[in-house]
Amino acid sequence: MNDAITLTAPLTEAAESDQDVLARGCCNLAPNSLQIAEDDATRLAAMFKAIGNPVRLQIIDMLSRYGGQACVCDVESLFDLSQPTISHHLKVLRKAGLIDSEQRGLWRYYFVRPAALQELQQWFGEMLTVRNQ
Amino acid sequence: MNDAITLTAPLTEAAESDQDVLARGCCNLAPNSLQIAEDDATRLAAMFKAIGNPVRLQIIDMLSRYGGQACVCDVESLFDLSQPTISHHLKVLRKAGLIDSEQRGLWRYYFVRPAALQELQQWFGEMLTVRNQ
DNA sequence: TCTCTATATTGACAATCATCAATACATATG
DNA sequence: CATATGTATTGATGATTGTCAATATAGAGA
Repeated sequence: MNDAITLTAPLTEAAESDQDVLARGCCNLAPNSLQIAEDDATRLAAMFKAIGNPVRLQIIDMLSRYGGQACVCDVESLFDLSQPTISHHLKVLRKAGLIDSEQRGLWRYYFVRPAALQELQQWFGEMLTVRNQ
Repeated sequence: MNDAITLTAPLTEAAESDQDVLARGCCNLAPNSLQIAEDDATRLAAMFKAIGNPVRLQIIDMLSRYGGQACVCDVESLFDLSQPTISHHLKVLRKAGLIDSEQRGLWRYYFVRPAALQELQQWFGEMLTVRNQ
């Protein structure tokens, strides 16, 4: 699969011929090609990993539309999963810093932490703008 | 951890008292609270999952700065991992649609697919704007 | 205090993942 | 064709994950 190689982004040196490439050789890595700190990479990856599950992604989607008044049984009603499993996914999202919760009477209400979503959105912004250098 | 619950977003009904909440009860879920299709959720989650690993996140970071001229040995030189492991991570990213590659002589060059990053960035945009409704 | 309800935790299990060593494949060159 | 080099695949292994049933915890009310 994916046989048809279509460049969605122009290569840096599109004019560079194959011969040039071969002459230049490989592995001439520019300095500081890894600009993101390992700590940041780990922290961001943990957040992405939390979203990287269909159920949890849908929970984020649902919570973001629900603006902070969703209890566990609300979330539960959307999926064909047991209550402990929903509780588990909520915990994963909370530990990643993507959501938070608040107790109200007998129920615990969950809500998205916009700051976390913004940070991730911003990361894509960097990836899309800081190209070549 | 995370004991101090700080609301970064106001709850929808901030004025709603605890008594109101208790009176209203729970699980009065608004219709179509799950607006994202399951297929989309699965596809997007797969992309996030691919980024949800520190090594792969750093590969994306590195490739986005490198604009399309990074071969496997370039990537390899940034990590203390074996060549097969790097190859594996590149494959995961490629299967998720986040990167693509092109053979040039003896080397295979990898590059980011900006359209994929844009789609994910846009998803965060939706999550941050489509609140409450 | 006892009961009821909402949510969290524990423990178990199959499935997936990250990693490496060994090997295979592909491209260029002599 | 033979050899060398860059990359991909295979197979194995320990670690992590998603899920559920069972159980525990916590708040509200009788």
